[in-house]
Amino acid sequence: MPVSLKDVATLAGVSIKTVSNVVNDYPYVSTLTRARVKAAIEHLGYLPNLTARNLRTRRTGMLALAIPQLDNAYFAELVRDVVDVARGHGYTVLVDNTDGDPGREREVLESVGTRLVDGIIFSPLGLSPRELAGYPGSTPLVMLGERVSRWSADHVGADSVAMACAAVSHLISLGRTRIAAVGHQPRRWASTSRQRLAGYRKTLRAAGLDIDPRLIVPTPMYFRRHGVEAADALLALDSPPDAIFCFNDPLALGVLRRLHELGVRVPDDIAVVGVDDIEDGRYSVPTLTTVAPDKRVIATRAVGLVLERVSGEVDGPPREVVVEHHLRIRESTGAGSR
Amino acid sequence: MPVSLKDVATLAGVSIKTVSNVVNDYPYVSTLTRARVKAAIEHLGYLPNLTARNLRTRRTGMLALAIPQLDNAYFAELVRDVVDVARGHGYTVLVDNTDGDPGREREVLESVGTRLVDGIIFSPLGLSPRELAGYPGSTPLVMLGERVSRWSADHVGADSVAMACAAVSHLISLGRTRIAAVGHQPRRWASTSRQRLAGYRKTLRAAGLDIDPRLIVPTPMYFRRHGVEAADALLALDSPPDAIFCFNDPLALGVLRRLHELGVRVPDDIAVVGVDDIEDGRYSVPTLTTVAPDKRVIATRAVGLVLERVSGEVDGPPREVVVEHHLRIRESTGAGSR
DNA sequence: CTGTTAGCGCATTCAA
DNA sequence: TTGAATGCGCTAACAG
Repeated sequence: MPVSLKDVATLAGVSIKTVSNVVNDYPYVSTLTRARVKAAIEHLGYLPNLTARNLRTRRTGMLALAIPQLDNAYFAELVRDVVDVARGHGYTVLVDNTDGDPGREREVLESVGTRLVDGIIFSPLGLSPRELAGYPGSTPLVMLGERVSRWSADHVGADSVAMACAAVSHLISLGRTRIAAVGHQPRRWASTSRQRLAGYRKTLRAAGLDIDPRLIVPTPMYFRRHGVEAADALLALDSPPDAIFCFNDPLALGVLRRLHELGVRVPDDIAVVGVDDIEDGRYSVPTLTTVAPDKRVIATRAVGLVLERVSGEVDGPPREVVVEHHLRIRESTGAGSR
Repeated sequence: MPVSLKDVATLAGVSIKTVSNVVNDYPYVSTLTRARVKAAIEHLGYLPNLTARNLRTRRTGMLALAIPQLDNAYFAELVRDVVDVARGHGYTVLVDNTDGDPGREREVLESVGTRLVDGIIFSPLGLSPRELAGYPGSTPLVMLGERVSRWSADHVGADSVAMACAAVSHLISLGRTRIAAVGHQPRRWASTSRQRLAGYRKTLRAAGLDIDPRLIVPTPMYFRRHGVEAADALLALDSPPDAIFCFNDPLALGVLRRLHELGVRVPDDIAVVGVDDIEDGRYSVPTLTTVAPDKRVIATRAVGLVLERVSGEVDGPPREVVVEHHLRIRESTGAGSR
C-alpha cells in the first residue's frame, strides 16, 4: 500500500536516485525530469518514509522535552513555546511528563543513545545531582531549572536567588516585617526551593529582619492545594505573617484563595507574592504580584542551544544562560494593573 | 562511536541474531549464551537504535497528539493524561500545538503517511468539515472534540449540547431568566460553539424563556481576556443578564474577574457557569460552577481506540465514544464546595 | 537453540 | 545530469 521511492522511479522512468534528488531539492536535475518526477510523485501520492530517512541520515528531526508537570501552567506555557520554537527550526517535540519521579527521570537520561531524538531539553526535579552527573552525554542535552553543580551540560534558567530577592525586597519596601516563605522542600533534591529559600534569607538578613523558622512553611509539592494548607498553617500561628512569599504561583493562588475564605484582607492584612507569572495570576481576585522569568527566552535559548550542538556548529564546554526576570506588581501587594 | 548489535555479537562470540533475541527477550536462548550476551551488552553499553528497529518493524511506538492550545488548562490536563496513558502502553507522545490554524492542522493530516507515528489523536479547530473529510486514512486517527459529520474516523468526546443544557438548566433552576451565552463563534468551523449555543437555545425554549440575541456574545477565541470583554459588553446593555453561561472555563474566569472589578456580586447579581472544570476554577474567587467532561476517560479511550487500530485488533467502521459529564456546583452559582 | 540471509526505504558513494 | 550499487541497524524467515 505505501508507495516508495522505487515506485515513483518506475512510474517516472528514472532511477531511485533521481527521485531522491527531486524530493530533496537537489539542484542538478534537469527541468524536464524534475517535472516528470514531480508528476509521478503527485500521481502516486508519494510521501517519504521518515523512519527510513532518519536511519540513513542519522537525524530524526525530533527533540525530547522532559518536564515534571504538564498541568502546571508554567510548564504548559513553556512546552507550548518550545514546541513553537522547535517548529520554527523544522523540529517536532516529544513530550515526557515525569511527575518529578526519579525513576522516570532516569529513563529520560537512559533513553539517550537510542537515537530516537536529536536532542533533549530536560527539567529535572527528583534526580540527585549525583545521578544527573552520570549522564553519558552522547546526545546533546540542555538543562532547565536550577543549575546543578558538577553537571556538565548546557543550562538555561533564571536566577532563582535573585528572583526570591526581588520578591522579598518588594515586600520589605512595602513595610512588611513578618514575611513568610511557602514552598520549602527539605527532602527534595530540586534545588529550586533551596535557592529561593536562600534568596529569602539573604534578603531578610540584609534588611536587618529576623528569620523566624515558623514562618518557613514546607510543602510536599507546588500545587494550589498545598498553598491552601500552608495558609492554614501560617494563620494558626500566634503571630501570623503580614506578607507571604510563595515559591511559585499555584502555591500563591492557593494561599490567596484560603485567605479569602478566612476573611483575611489582601494586601491590607497580608501581602502575597508568587513566582512564574502564569496567566491565572493576571485574572485572579486579587491579581497576583509575581516575579516573571522570561519564558519565551528560556524556550528560545534552550532550543537554540541543543540545535547548535546537534548541528555540530558548537562543540565547546557547557554554556550557561541566565534569563532576565521582572517583578510584576499587582493587587496582591497593592497595585492594580494586569 | 555508537555500538551496534554487531559489535555486541562480535564481543560475545555469537551471531547478530542471538543478540537480537536476547535484546527482545526471545525465550529460546540458552541461559549461558544469554548471560554472555548480556555481559557484552553491559560492557559495551549497547542501546538499540530505535530508528533502525522502527524501520524494520514498521512500528514507531509513537503517537501524535495535535491540539489547538497547550496553554489552555483543559488541553494541558488532557495532554498530561494522554501522555500518561500512552506511557502505560509503552508509547511516547509527539505533541503538536496548532493554535487552531487551518494551515497547521492541514499539516497534521498530511504528515500522515510519513510513518513517523503509529497513530494520531487530533483535536481540530480551524479546519472545515470538508477538509477533515479528505483525510486519506492510512494511519489510525482518533478525533477529539465535536463530532464532524461525514467524517469517518473514531471519535471521543462529551455531548456538548447536553453539557450546555446542564449548565443552563442549572441557572434556570436558580430562578434566573435573563441568561447570557458567551463564546459564540459564527465564523469558526469548530462546531463546539454551535453545539453549546444549540443546547443553550434549546434549554431556554424548553423553559419557555425568551431568547434575546443581545445576550449571545461572540468571542474571537476562548481566553480569559475575551471573557473580560464579554462581561463589559453584557453590562453595557440596557437590561443586563442575571446569569452568564460561558462556553469554557477561561472565558468564565475572565467574566468573573471583570464582574469583580465592576463591583457586581456573584452569584447574587449575576450567576456564572463555565465548561471544562479546569483546576483554576476550583480556587478562583468565587469558585466556578462548571460542567466537567471526564478528561481522564477521554484520554484513556482515545489512546485505547487508536492503539486498537494500530494493533490491527480492530478494523471495523468508525466508533463513537461519548464520555460522561457532571455539573459541579460551586460558589459562582451559589454553593460552596470545592 | 543458533547462524545465515534478506530486506525495511532511503541517501549516497562512484561511475557513466 | 543520471544510474547502479552499497549499507544505515535491525528483525524475520528459514535453515541447521
